[in-house]
Amino acid sequence: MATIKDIAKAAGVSVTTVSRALNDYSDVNEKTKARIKDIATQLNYSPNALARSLVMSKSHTIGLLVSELNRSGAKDMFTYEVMCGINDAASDQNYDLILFSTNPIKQEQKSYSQLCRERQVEGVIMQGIKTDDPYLEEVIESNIPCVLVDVELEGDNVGYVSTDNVFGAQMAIKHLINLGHENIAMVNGHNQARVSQRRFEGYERALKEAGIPMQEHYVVEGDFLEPKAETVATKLLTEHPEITAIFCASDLMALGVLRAAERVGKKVPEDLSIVGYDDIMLAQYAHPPLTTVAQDKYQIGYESSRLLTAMLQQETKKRKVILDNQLIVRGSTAPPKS
Amino acid sequence: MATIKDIAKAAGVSVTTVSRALNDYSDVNEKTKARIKDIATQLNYSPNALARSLVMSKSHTIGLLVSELNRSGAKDMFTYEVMCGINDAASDQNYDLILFSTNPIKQEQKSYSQLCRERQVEGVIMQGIKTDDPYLEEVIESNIPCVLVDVELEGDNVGYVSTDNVFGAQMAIKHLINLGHENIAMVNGHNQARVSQRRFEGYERALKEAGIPMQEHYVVEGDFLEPKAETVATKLLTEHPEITAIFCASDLMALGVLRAAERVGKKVPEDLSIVGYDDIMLAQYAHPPLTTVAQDKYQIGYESSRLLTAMLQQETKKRKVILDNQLIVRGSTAPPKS
DNA sequence: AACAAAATCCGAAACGTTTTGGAAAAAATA
DNA sequence: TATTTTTTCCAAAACGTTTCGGATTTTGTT
Repeated sequence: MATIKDIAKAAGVSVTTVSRALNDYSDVNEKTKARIKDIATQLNYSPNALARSLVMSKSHTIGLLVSELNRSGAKDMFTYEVMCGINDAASDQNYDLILFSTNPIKQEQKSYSQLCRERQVEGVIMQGIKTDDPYLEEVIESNIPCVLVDVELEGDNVGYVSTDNVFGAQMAIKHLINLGHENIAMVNGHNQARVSQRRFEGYERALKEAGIPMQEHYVVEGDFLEPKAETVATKLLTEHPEITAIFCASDLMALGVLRAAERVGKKVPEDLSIVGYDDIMLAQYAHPPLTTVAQDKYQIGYESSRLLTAMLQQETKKRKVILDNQLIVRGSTAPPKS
Repeated sequence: MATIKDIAKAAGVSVTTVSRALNDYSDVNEKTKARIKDIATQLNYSPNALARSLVMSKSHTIGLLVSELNRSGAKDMFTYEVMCGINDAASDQNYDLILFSTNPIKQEQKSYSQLCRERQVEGVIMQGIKTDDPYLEEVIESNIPCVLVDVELEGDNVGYVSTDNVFGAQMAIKHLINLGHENIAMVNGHNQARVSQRRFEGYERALKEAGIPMQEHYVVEGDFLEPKAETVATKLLTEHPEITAIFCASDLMALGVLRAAERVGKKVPEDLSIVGYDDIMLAQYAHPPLTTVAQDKYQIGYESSRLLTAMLQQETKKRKVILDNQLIVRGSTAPPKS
């Protein structure tokens, strides 16, 4: 509860001097500086960040806006791991994180910029936001620096970090081709998702590069759902028994495909190779463990924070960061039976 | 950027009146009140929470202190789900959450109370803190209200919420006994963990109630680690082939035991029943899916927030909340072969 | 010793709000 | 009409800090 005034009184100097002493300004005598610091620790002083922020109009706080921070996000660890990365990078840069969680009801009550200005955040990181979220429009209009996670949107004050989904899909397909597969199908998410479009792009490109003609009917949509994927994959495998490999736009769907294979009596990986995407926890515990494309979620978060703080300090013109991802080969892929 | 002053100027009244109008005080004319509010929305005004907190010395902020918020926590969803609950309850009560993540290095630099006072948090929720954490001592001394998650510590300003580990273990054992098991072993965590002590207590008690004598050598420690559990369980099962059921203090260890069973050639659940604890995501995807004791992590978080806000508003003398947990019966338990 | 330069300090304003203790105006009562 | 009550407003202080501009003291130079 000791304030700068108390210290000033105890030291017999002005508050100005105390402030400047504690902040290591050069225009205060080393002796008195030491004395003041002594007294400060004696009085167990700690500065009031509110007061400081108020006068400096810098809160050193960044808002972490997570849409629908809730249990449903628990299926994979995406949100959590990204948060860890954000948190680490932010605290490295001495920024504090304040958690905004929104949902449709709250969004009606309070606009994005209101939210930000009230708490005087210097910048925002948005996560889990859908492309049609009303807040997204405000972000571009607003003059508060913002970094989006996995939403491709650029502007003067807004950047994003994402992974290279085209490249990731390409790696997956190349892996299958290298194993000797030629009849490679894809269970995609749905066309509204940017990642689906990108991953399909990679699928297409890898086939083309290998000189394998793409079969339209080899590509089906599983809506990112496990049961839906099982259904469509079953159909796919019965109608096109020549298929020896399936690339899935998510691990969850890959698990569904795994079950589909079981249903149509195909052994994985002997009769059918499966590649997933995401590397969720379950992937390594599946039977057989899933070959998959992993994105470093922690790093996504970390880089988001870094990008934002760089923007805040105006030390970069960069507005987007695309991270690599990595193919993790496990037991669900093998050469096709010749 | 509009302040209360701007509104005052535009409305031709004093800042006092504006403040009182916006806060719906009764001593301002309804007409002028309406006019002021109009102008406020026109100027796109939003109050500066910093300034308000400063003068009211109420920040309406609670600190969420998560020890080692990092990827390793990703194995189960505990931390994340608890956070979701905390967040929901806090925002229900109009408290904002500010994220403190600590690690040993940071703790040396800044004491617990410094951390709190700097940011002027009204209260703190601590999660993932170990019983020997240096911050824990400060918590009791400090006068800042604090709620611990899963750490049994009570005081004037400190409470905790946890689940009934004794009861949970009891349920698990009773379930096994009801199935007809008598030779029931336990793979515990380690004795430094409070939950281990409690769960052992439940194990002991349930056996006693059923009149089954406890065998000392049936209880081994797996340190909460999957490989360690596998090792000790393998030894256990070979030395005591009469064992028909194993209760594990965590799902992760149960997975290890599952592998141990495979190694010694016992089929689960025909030859060996296994019960885990936690209900992590993997539990339902294991082969066979694990019977386990689930704790409602979300609710733990939610109740933590509730307890803290109640303490802050001094509307309760309660300092601890013990939540129920639930036995989830899946495929890893069955009657023993007679 | 006289002056300039450097070192050290401080008063006061500012940040945006709330709140206290009235004052002025309007309405009610005598 | 004179007095009291109610309504409506406001000036100023306060919260804890930083910073601007200048004042005072010390040191250095000649």
